[in-house]
Amino acid sequence: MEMKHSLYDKLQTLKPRGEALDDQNRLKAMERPLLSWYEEHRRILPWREDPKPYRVWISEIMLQQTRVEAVKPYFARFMEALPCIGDLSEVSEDELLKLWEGLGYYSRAKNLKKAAKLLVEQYGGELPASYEELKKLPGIGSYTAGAIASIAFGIPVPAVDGNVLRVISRVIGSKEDILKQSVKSGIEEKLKAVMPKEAASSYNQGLIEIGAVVCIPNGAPLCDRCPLSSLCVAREKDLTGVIPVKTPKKPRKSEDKTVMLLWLKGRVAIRKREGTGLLASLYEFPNAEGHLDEAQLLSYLQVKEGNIKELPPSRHIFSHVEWNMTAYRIELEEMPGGDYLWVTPEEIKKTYSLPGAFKAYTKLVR
DNA sequence: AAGTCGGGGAG
DNA sequence: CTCCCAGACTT
Repeated sequence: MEMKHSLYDKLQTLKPRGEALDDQNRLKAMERPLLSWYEEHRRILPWREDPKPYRVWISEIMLQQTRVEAVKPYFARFMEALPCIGDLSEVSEDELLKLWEGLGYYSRAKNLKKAAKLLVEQYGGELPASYEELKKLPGIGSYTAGAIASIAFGIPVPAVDGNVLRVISRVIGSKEDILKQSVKSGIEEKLKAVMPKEAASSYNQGLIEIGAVVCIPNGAPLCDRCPLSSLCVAREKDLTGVIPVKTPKKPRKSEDKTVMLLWLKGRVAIRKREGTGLLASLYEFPNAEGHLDEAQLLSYLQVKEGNIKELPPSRHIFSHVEWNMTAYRIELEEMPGGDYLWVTPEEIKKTYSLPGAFKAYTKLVR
C-alpha cells in the first residue's frame, strides 16, 4: 500500500540515525494515518450522529465497561424518557433504575442523577466545557472527563480507556502492566503531548475505534486492516500475543443463598435492597444466607405454617462473586415477619427493577 | 494498590 | 469454562 510506504519513509526521516525510534516520535507519527482511517471507517453510532454534551455524557457513562451493542437499546430508551439534564435531575430513583435494569453497575445511574442535580444547582443546567470541572462530577473519572471534553467540546485532552491502553502499549511495544495506575497516567501524558489541537474528538475516537474493531480485546488483532501496523512494535516483534500485559485477577467467591417466592392473597413479596453495595437500591425476592431447610424457612419467616414447594436451584455469576441459590415457593396464610412489598406479577415487570440474578425465579412469577 | 461493582458476548 | 468490555469509587 502506498500510504504505508510513505509512512515508513516518514519514520525513517524522524528516526535519529543509528537509534531506535523513540515512543514520542512513534506516537506523533500516528496522527495522519489515524485520522484518515477514522474518517473512512468509523461506525455510525447514535451518540456520534448528534454529539450534544448531554448525549455524549449519557453514552460515555453507559459505555463504561459495557459493549456498544449492549448500550444501544438502553441509550435510545433513556434519551426518550429523559431528554435533558433537567429531566434527569428530577427523575425518581425507581424510574431511573428501571431504565438501567440489566445494564449493570447501578451506581452509574445514581451518580448520573447526583451530577444532574449539581449541574442544575451550580452550573446553570449545562455540562461545563472543562476537563477539570467535568472530572469533579460524580461518576466522571479521567477517561470519561477526557471523552466528554474532547468529543462534546473539542478540548485537546486524551481519553484513555481499555482500548487505548491496548493499542498504545502495542504500538510502543510496552510490556508494562496496563492495569497499573502509573502506566495509565504515563500513556495519558504521552498522548497529551502529541495530540492534535484541532482534531481531539476524531483522534480520541479513532484510537478507541481501532481498539474496538481492529486491535480487538479478545483474540488476535487484525493487523492487516490497521492503519498503525507499519509503526507498531508489537507487530514488528511478533509480541501481539504478549502485549498488553495484565496481572491475573483473583478467583471469585461463592455464596449460598435461599430464595423465597412468598405468595399471599395472589401477590408476591419483594423488598428493596440497601442503598450501597451489590445491586444497591434494586428490588429482590426475599432471600437468606445459606441453604435453609423447611423448618429454617418457617423460622426465618416467623410463621407457623406454609405450603412449601421446592423450586429448581440456580446460579448467578457476577464479576467477583457468584450466588448458589436454592429456592422455594411458599404459599402463606398469614403475614410473615419482615418488611415486604406485596406486588402483582405485572408490577414486577413494569415498575420494579429486579436484577438478572433472580431471572430464574422472576419468570416463575405468573 | 487492592477491592468492589453487572451482565453479556466471544473464544 | 475464562476473558474483557468507551471505568469509577472506596478503602
